[in-house]
Amino acid sequence: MPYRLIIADDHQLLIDGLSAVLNTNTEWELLPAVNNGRELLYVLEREQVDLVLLDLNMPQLDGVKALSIIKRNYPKIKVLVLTNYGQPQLQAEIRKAGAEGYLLKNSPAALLREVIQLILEGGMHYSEAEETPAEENTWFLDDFMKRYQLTRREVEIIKMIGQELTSKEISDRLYISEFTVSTHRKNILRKLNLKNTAGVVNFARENSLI
Amino acid sequence: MPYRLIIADDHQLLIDGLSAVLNTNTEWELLPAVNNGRELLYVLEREQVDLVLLDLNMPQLDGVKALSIIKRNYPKIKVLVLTNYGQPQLQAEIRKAGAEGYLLKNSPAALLREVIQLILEGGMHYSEAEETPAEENTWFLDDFMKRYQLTRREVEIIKMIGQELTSKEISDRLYISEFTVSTHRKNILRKLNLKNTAGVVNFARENSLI
DNA sequence: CCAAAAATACTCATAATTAGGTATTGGCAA
DNA sequence: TTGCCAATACCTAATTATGAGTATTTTTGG
Repeated sequence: MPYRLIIADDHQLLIDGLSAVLNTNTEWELLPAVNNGRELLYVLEREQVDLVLLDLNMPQLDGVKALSIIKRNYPKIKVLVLTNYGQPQLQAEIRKAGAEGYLLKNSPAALLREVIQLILEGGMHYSEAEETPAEENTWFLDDFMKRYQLTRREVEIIKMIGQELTSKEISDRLYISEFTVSTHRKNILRKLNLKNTAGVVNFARENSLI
Repeated sequence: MPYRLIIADDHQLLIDGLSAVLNTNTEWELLPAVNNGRELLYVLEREQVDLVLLDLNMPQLDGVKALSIIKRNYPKIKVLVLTNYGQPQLQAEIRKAGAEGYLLKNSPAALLREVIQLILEGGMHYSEAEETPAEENTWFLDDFMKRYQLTRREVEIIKMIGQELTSKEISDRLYISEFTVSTHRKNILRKLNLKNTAGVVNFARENSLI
């Protein structure tokens, strides 16, 4: 009996693509895809599923939350998280929530298939990226940091503020004190000559940090 | 001789997917995909290309800028823009920049194929505006407000939050009480399902309110 | 290795935002 | 004209962010 897979992603084109890529194999069977977390939970209640390919950036019920619920209610179902950015702190969260794997969306199809096979056989896989976000990007980031006299940590926190996290949430993800986040925020506002959170978000977007 | 297509998108999985979906047809040929605007321009200089499938949200050189450059330097190359959100004002920009088509990423594969065929034969296709009758609302803001159930005042305040004003400053400018601004902010967060100021700023920018 | 920079953590104080309410007014449409 | 909605205003309470400091540890570069 083939393994039963389901894709949860809000981009239909990605779904069609994944389906095409994954249908080359007879060892697994694809259930009709769902477009958000709610739909996914609805299907999981009614169907027997072995592996969920889970997009993190979904409407309705976001990926991390959906993941926690799945792992709590259906511990046997394996989950492979697909995401856009390599966010190490998010990765820690995903790991903690119990996903069997984590893969960036900009991975080749062959790797995806390998990882799925690995997970179905009981393995785990966490994409190691992020350390090296491509040379050009590193260069860009260095230049950018120099221009604004920002440190790596500060840039990281600017991104997280832009992603609507509170200081508490940031401190939890980075495993540092809320006081420390507060210090970083102060330094960010001073260095960039901004006066509040809205300014930081605008800065983050204007500089393509999010 | 088949038409020559190229995909420009930073998500490898989407590329693999699109490739699989598009390879069902012999009337066109897919060039190796590129992951950002720079790479795309590099390829266009060296290869003969008929149609570009262009993602709007790319690193390095964003979609709209890449589009302008393509249309200026290679007016014969047709461009179909693929994007995440239906942003009517962005659509106007894309149209102005000369793209032959505009399609949301959450479109079925069949539609994508039809649209590509149409464009290659000299047609145009814009995802949303074409379908909505002109009598409805030519005023963007009305449509926008209806979509999110926002009032005029709320939109006004969203803009001001995006412009980094505090509630106090907003109340001063609008000659209303700070309490009133606070009420509006509450309603905004509730209606848009956001949790803080950063979310409002992101919303404002994603919807080109600032 | 050593100095500088970065990251960490804390106190005290104030400002701003968020989360629950409730309530009144004016305008517009059925 | 009557009922709904938008806009206004207020209250209490909790949470989050900002401002101005100080200080220690860790990391990094020369």
